[in-house]
Amino acid sequence: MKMSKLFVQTLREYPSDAEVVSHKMLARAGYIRKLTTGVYNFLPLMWRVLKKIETIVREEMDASGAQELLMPFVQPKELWEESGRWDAYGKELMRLKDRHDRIMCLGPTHEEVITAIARDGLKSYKQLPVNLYQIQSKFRDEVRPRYGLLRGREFIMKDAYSFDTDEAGLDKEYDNMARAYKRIFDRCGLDTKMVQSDSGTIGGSVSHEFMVITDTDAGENDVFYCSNCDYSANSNHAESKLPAAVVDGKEYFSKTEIIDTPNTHSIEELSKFLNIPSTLILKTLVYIVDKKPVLALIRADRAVEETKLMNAADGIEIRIASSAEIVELMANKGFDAVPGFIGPKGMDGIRIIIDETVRDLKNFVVGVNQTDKHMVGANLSDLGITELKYHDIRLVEEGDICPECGKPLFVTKGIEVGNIFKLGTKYSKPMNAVYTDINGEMKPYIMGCYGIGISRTAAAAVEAHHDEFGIKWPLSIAPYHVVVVPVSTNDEIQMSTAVKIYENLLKSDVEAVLDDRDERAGVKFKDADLIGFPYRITAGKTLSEGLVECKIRETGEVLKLTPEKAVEFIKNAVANIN
RNA sequence: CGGGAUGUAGCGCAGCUUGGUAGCGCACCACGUUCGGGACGUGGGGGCCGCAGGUUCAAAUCCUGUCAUCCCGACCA
Repeated sequence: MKMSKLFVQTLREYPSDAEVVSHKMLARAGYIRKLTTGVYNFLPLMWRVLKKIETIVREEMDASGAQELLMPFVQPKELWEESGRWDAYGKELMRLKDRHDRIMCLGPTHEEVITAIARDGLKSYKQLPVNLYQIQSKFRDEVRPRYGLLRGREFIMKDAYSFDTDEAGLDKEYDNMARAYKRIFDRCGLDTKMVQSDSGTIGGSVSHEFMVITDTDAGENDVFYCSNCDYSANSNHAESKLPAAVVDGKEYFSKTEIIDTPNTHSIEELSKFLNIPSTLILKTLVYIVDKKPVLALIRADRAVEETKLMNAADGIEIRIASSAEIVELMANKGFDAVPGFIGPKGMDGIRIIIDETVRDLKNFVVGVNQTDKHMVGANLSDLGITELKYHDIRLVEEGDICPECGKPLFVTKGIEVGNIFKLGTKYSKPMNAVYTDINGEMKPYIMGCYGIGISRTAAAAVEAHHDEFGIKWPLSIAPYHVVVVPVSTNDEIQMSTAVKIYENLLKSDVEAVLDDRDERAGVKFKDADLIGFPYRITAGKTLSEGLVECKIRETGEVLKLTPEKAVEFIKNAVANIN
């Protein structure tokens, strides 16, 4: 490809609406262009990158035994009602009507469709196991799209679905996919960590995410990992053992009583007022889960992890209650209390979820729904709580103890580029997707699903591989392998040498660009760095010695080689792409 | 959903306070000089100033509404 004809326009400045590196660079270097919020045009350079990632994904999925197909982007409401997700999926599901007023949606994921395909086509245990996948655009109407391709509304995803006759088969395929994912991301030049995670709206029991670890804002997930063993988990799922703490208040309180605690609206104020550690306070948080209030009880030095709480409450939508809602709830129960003094006592009929940190609490301090008062020396029995069931709803913190080996946990940020789920019969059962087993019985499939964000992977690669001048694509996913730059297009020797190198590269199956633009050298060099060609061959002043320069983008290293050697060098590098 | 900010040429911005025929830089076109890390000169093309009302002799500018975009927050009692 000649640079003069390549459809790309680099910008002198970063677009003002871009926040993170990948968004800034992809926009400035002419890879993407925003069409509307969270929706981007993939321009030719971007499309080449995406196709390369897709190719790697295809090769590894095919090699692992999966079969590719393509499902429709538009899906009927009825299918989603069968699975129960028409109501459960929430506003992220983009719904629309056709001309006959039939209600449809844009596919955010394809469990329903694939399950419908399977129940039509997989009738016998003899046909199983099967793994089917597609690479396709998805649409999710995100609350707040941001960070360019990292959290777009329309994005490209590989989604795979496996069907087995039993759990053992699913376990095997799950491991098979985990290995394939590792290879895929390795080949894309990405270091990933496989971490335990919550299974979210997709559902199911076990799931893992593949995270690209990063220190930047672009990493939207907190990942906890053990300093010693292999344990690592998304914060929405991480577990921990607690460091030792004072949990019995008998030294502070000789009897159970309600005392005045004026203006102690926060835990900090309360613990200061009573001169006790915050570990002796029972905190009561009011959440709204699926429009109904839920009380979360937790030791006051710890925070609630909302996803865990949502799961414990069997909900699908969660948010913390507003002050006004809390006051209203109190009024409904006959209390005149403001936030800061809320407690579980007298809250009959309201669901209460108790964190495990409360299990060992004794003679503690708790709100009793009276403004400016707390109960001290209290125990759960004093609060009218009889059903003692504990859940883990707390947010793990750095310094907590690894649940598996007992060493400290650390936290880092991660970009989720892939995930794998064990779904079990979550979809096959409600959708009556069954096969006939060896005994002639009808059984639902045991399913798994496996996703990779193709466009997000490309953006994550930029986050992981760049410098102040631009992108440093891994050779395996770069839009082109090399750019050949004649410093001056008017210099016949430089130009003819460059053209010859370029043509020889093409003959050697190297994807090369010839920068034949009548621009000054600086412009061509800046563009080459910004666009991120892994190699640049420069035909310029060193030609007087019969040499060209070969610059390696990743390291900045410059080799002086004869034109023949330079072609050979690039040819070998390309031949060795894994 | 709440708060803040911004909509003027493909991109980045000025002009608005104090209404009077729309500007700058980059990019684009032409010519010339230049030519190893985003050159310079001269000339040129491109904008219903987000949209709709209103005030006014006159609105990018003032008023009202509306749409869009970006950022932050969404309450840890």
